[in-house]
Amino acid sequence: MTLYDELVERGLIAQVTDEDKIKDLINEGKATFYIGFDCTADSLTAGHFVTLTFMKRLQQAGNKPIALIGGGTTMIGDPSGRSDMRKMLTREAIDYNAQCFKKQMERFIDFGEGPGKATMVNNADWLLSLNYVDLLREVGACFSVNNMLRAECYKQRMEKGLSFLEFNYMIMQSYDFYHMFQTLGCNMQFGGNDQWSNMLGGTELIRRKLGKDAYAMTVTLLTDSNGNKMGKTAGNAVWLDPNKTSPYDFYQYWRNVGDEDVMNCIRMLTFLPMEQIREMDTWKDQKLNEAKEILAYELTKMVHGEEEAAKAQNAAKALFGAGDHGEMPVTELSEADLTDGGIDIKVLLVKAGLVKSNSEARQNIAQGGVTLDGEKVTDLFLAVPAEKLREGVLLKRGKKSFRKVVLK
RNA sequence: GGGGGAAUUCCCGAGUGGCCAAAGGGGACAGACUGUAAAUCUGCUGGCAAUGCCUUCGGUGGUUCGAAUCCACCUUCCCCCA
Repeated sequence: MTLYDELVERGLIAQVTDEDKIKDLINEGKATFYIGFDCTADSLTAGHFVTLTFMKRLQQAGNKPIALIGGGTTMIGDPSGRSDMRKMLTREAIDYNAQCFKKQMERFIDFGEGPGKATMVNNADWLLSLNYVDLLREVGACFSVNNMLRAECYKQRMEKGLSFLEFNYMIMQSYDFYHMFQTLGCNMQFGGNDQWSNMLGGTELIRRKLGKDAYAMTVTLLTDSNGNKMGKTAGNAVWLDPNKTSPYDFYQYWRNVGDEDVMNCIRMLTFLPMEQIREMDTWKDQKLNEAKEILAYELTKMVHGEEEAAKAQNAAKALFGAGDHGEMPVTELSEADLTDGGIDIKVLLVKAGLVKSNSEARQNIAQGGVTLDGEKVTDLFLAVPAEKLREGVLLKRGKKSFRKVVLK
């Protein structure tokens, strides 16, 4: 089975500019492809995950990845898929974020010198020094505003308003491709499907300026069965940084995907062999629940390592099934947290990070959603004594949030 | 450059002087049912030492016993004309 066929079977390929050429290119490991990352935060998210694994698949087949950090484009802000303007970031913040990205990417992608090794570049290095008038004459002339306005990525912004700053994003991205095509031999751009029009801008520019062909390929966006982007909980991103989203929470995110979405996630995100996936496709009901466990374990392993994945899985099993509570996330308290030799149950919930405020704690207790060592808490003013805390207690809020709390 | 409109709590959106911590919907969270899924039903959704108090309706001042609501200025956005 060729790489391309596998990518298709996994449902990863959304659009390509020239199927035959690209097939040949990536199957033979002849592609030097780039992917842009706008560093608007200090960590990559689960949303970047499909792209990262796709990169890895291509690299494994001998293709050379270029990870482009959008130090320059982040100064502009991509309007694609957004209804409002991104907030502008300072140069320092962008540089810091770029460093964080690189560290995380190194887990997946093999950086270094030589064929097939990935490199990382920052478009700040060429975009920031561009001269406005020169740029207008050099590439501005190659873009038709009429065409640009028809681009899908600007459509929804035509309602709400689009600043000239953002309108130029497409030109900057196209320029990136044009630049790397010449300097790094980059012959293919790869990215999320929402980038399609920006990417076509690049291939078009290369053809007009240089009379040469370059290719573009997009990866299917990971959406759930309702069409919502995955990788978010309650509007918050699921981060790859363990300090922002703990390995346990990361595990739980995937453990809890819907029935309709599991196999899709497994196909797109894991490196399990296709034979195994085809077999799993026949699973149903209770059995399908096991697929979620596999998905969660596989992904946590990739992002946080085998040890963390095993810990997260054990913790989950201990909580939801039978088992010891050895591997649970622990919150440590000190004497200073106590009042009169004990601690109020609501304060305890807050300190354990299970609720945001005393009010929320109160509500959860009142609704019967809080248990302490397996016993439902009914007293809103329950004081948990120090002796009990010293041995460690298991505090649970709802079905899925829990923490072990120990007094040191 | 001229004219008109808008900014409300996580989001959408009502509210045009006290009855407003602010309708309704969505989302989130909790409970029941389940398979740590979905669907459904119920509850709940600013904070706190909680029948009360404090902070919030773009910003800053002002009018008033009292302002999300009225006035002035500012900021941002939208629409029409140029």
